[in-house]
Amino acid sequence: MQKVYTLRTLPGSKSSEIPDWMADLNPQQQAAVMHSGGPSVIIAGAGTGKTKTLVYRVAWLLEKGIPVNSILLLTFTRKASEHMLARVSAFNQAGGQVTGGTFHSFSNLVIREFGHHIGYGANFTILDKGDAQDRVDLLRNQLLQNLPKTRFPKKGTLLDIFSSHRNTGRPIEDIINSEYPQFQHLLDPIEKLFTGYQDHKKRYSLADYDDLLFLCRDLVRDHESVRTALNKRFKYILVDEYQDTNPVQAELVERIAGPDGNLMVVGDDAQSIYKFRGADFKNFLGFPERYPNAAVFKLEENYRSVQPILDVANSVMSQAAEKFEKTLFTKKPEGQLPVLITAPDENYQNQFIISRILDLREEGIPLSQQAVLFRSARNSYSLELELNANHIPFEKRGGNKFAESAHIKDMISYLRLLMNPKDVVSWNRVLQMVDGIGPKSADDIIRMLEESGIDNRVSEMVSPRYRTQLTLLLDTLTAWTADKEFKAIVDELIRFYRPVFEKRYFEDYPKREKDLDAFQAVSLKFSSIESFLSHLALDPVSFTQEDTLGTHADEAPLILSTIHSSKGLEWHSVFVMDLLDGILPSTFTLDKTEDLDEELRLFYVAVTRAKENLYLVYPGIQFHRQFNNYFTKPSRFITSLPDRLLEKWMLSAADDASTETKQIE
DNA sequence: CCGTACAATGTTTTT
DNA sequence: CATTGTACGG
Repeated sequence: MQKVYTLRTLPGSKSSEIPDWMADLNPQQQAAVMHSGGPSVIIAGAGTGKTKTLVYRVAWLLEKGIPVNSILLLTFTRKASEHMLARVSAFNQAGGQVTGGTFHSFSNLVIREFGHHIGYGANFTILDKGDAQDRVDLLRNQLLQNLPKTRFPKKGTLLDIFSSHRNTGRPIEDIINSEYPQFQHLLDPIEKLFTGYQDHKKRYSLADYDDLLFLCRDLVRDHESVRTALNKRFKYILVDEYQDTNPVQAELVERIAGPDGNLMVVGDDAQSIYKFRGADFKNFLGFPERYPNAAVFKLEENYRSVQPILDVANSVMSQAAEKFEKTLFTKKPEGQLPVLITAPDENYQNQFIISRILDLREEGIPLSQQAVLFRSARNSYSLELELNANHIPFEKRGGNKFAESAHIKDMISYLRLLMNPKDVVSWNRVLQMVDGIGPKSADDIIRMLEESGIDNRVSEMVSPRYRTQLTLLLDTLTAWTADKEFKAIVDELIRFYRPVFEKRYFEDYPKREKDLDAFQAVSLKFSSIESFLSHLALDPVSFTQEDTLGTHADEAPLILSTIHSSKGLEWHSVFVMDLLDGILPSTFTLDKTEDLDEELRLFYVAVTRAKENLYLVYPGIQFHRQFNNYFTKPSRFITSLPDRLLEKWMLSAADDASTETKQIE
């Protein structure tokens, strides 16, 4: 059954004098920009100038004489944050100094400053997903020696359970019963492991992504001095993509703003796609209930897409079981009908996308104004191979992060030890890189080091097989600790690591080699280990982009992206690929209406990224390993669209786009 | 106990 | 397909 809600819009503050530079805003945008103070919410559909409104808002505050350092601009993803800050500073020079970033990076700074109240020094270590998994694995082996490994959930699964528990507040038992019933009998050890993991992080000054938010929330909630300090510091708080904040993030900003604070939140319930992280789009629309005096602004005029694309978007959303009433419209009525392409198989799908992209480039649409979007990072693997074969430069967003690759983690481990010599997992990694040291010896050595710190006397108590090498390692680390010059340390680190690297990744080290240079290149931008490591954990995208890929490319690259990572961005032409039932919507969501709705919103996000051209593509058949069968059905989200909204192209096996494929076979 | 070679296994999305 | 578990020789 469909549930449709309507929302009442309260008038914002009226102002008679509208500055000239705001002439290109519509009345609703102007009202939001010039909102006098107190809580407010902007409900902004896709492409309705949400970012622009926020940027102008900052400019307006500055013009009114609000000090730039009392403005806080929070976003949910790194890309959105970069994008927004760049626009703010392009608009107003002083705007570059606005405090801004993701919730996680902001929390990081707060904890570094005030963490001593809760036992976190300024030099605590941030754990990315892989690090956190290593910790859980280590503890699993320590705490649960009597349990058979094979029947026990893997580290990744464990961490997912923990994270879900913390972000949604659901008890671990509930999560296991509903999503992992095969582990029901292991509830006790899993809960024990969770407690062990929490203790471990506290003891060794570690914080995973969830901790950043929780620790910061705790500081603001439980320590009046911290709360007061932040209340005084940030007088105007703006939050973008608010529909994706989870309860902890919401509590955090609301506490910093205070009950009557100037908190402005912006979002779009239709683009809520982070339920798995505890976000609920209904919280966003509940904002006016929590703040009865909040002003509500609603933006519905779309400036991005041509009407035929919006027709598809509106029709997509109309399929949602639960939604708020909203219809996007535009004054850009002209435009191509979006195209639905049925390709015989995956190869034809790739060939079609590539030849179409090249055609568009011929017509004058640069590669960087085109994007290929997909549900999950792996959907694009085969397309990436083809793009390489055709020498088309591309940048991929989403999926594996540069800083998560094994060889980069190796180098990070050395640096971590310099910052935090008690870091057991980094010791574990670093020690096992010494020839002849395996899990057991590493464990023994760590026990000894826990008492003595980095001290080469330890080597004397150790097997002669690796004594020399261990001494060298410990001496080197000691020397680096003494040496304050960060740049020199990185230099030496690379020299020290290279032989290990070549042996450890003998199979494919030439391919990984350029990453070592990239690592060094990026490190040059930082003056301390701490800031470098925080950056790597919280901001890995710019890393890949600038330094691994196209610094030397003569053409701005095509964008490949997961739909999740594409939110907030726009391109002239957009391809959405692999639109099959089982991929989008994913098989994991088919039996729950709520989850299915979220997949639908995901499709909506994909569609609304396009300005002029939209191509919806699916292969007629695709092999799926896990289920050992074929997906053959196009996504239910496209088959349910009215015919008149789409042009339909059938690629047949005879089409010339496929000649290359045929030759390979 | 370490390192390697091979088989098995299970795969969303992000900070 | 990449990670994780197992078997075996040094």
